[in-house]
Amino acid sequence: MARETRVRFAPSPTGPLHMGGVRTALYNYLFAKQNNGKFILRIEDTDSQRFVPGAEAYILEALQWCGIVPDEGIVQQGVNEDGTPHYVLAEEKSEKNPHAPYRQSQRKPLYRQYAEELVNKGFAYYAFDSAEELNQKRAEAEANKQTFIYNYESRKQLRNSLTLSKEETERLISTTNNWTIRFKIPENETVKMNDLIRGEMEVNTNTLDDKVLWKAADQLPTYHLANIVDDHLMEITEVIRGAEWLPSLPLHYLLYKAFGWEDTMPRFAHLSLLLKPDGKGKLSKRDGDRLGFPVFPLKWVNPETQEVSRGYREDGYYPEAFVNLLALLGWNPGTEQEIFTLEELIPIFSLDRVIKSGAKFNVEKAKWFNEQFLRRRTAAQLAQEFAPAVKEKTGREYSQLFLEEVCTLIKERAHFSTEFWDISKALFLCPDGAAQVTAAAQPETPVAVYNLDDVKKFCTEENKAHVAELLSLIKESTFPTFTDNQNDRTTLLATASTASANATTPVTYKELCCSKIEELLTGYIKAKEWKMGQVMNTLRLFFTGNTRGLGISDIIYFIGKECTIKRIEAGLKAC
RNA sequence: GGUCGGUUCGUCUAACGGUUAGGACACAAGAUUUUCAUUCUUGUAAUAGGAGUUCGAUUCUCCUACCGACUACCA
Repeated sequence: MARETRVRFAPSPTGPLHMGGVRTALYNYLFAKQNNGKFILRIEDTDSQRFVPGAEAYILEALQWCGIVPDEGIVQQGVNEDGTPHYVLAEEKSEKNPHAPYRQSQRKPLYRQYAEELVNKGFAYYAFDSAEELNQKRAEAEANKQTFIYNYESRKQLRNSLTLSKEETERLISTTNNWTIRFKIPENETVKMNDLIRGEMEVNTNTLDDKVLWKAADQLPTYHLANIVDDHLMEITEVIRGAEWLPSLPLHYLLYKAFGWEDTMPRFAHLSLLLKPDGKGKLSKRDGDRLGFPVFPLKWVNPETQEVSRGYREDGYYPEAFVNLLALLGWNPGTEQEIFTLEELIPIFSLDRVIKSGAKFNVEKAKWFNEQFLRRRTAAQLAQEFAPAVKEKTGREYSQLFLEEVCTLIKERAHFSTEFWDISKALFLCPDGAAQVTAAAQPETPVAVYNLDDVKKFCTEENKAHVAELLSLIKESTFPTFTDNQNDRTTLLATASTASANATTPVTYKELCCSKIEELLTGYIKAKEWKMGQVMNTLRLFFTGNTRGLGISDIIYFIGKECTIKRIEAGLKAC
């Protein structure tokens, strides 16, 4: 009978979860969902030395932000500030969490019996060498350009239950506490292994060392023992983990064999590493700081040093974009489609299409992914994201409709919604005529300043005379601009559609207004045979402070007639 | 040093042993436009090197080079 698919993500709470870890979690999640199985979260905190407070909560929050929520291993405990469920690691057994606790430090009493079972079966032994003694041996060997490893040969010369008498062994176990249980790697055997991504591999056991399985000093297992025991107990069917574990795969095979669990041994898949964008080696925390992109999903403050690491969330990435880019870093669907939601990835994900080689992370592509999701957002969603920034910068509230129309206009000019303010601030604030000539930066006053180069280039007497003439035209003309009044909007649209029945009639109120404004201005400019670029750019300079950016009719539409006049007057006076 | 893994445009990648080696990001050029951006079109750019197997190799084998992981009483 086929077993239920059960996979796990088993991070160690030694710091924030890095994006490579999130990718591993993602692939596990996709695999589980595709097979109608379970995705389990387990915390491997068997190293009390390296425990970092807050890391576990960070892992939970990061997974939740990505939408990769475990099926097993967590329980809801209240709600977060934003109303989403607040998850913590499950400590009590329940129907949903039959294997609780899911934190290995809380499973501590479990492991010793398994280690001793191996000793009794002859697959492991007690070792009494101190860490200092072994370090010294390593140092000596290194001095002779050799490598010391605890293995089938050297174990015969070391202090352990294989070389000491039974009485001495028992005395040391009961009277000292810095001994360990080591796995006894068999001599000169070939371990044949299979990896779902890499295929067949084999290794000779003589190249392996006798790994520590359990430590008397802290009564805790090492990774290898805890991992195998828990994967067995939790009935894990596939182990999908990082390639850094590949060298310990033979040991893990041997452990399953020694325990007699070969028939239920999980299948293994080792994911290639995420590499630094420039040089060599795997992507590390420092690369992000150095190259200017986040390495972590969420912002992290080191509790000891207060050092801050930026996160994708805080940098303005959508979780969907982050998940998408991670999914395609080391995997591809075999088609040319590149944009996927988490849901869409589930049916098409496949371990056979996971790439064997390491993937270098590329920030530009990451931004592109975010841009794609930004463009797929509705105006209402974007307006909601933008509203707080507008309120903060302007000190006032703008209508939902105003913000939506602004967002629709500018969404194709941005990679992130956090860029919206810079792109559109001229629609909210005037350039400050007084401040322009000095070009002094005034960070405390959020107003645009005229760009001096542009002033030099466009504020010629000729251009100013033309703009002055346009000012008069604007003053004596009537033209519709933005309004929240729905009656005015529908009335205008109705008269426009009856006036001209052809198919190219503008379809929205804004489009209609902008075309009227444009007709007014360009009609006049063309009639006068002025240079369009010169006049329009001078206008733009007066409106926004520089000559690049939004269209003139769009700006007038949003700021209205009165403000249009004020800005032109201010510009003519100042430049 | 040893063990294991990897190597296709700058980057992410596609290609049952038979393709003008494809796509995307980035870059460049052109078109559109009142500027910028968008959009559209086009372009530059790769099988690490060497043997072998084969009618034919990016694809299979071996060697070399390079890159990486691991080599803790860390995970």
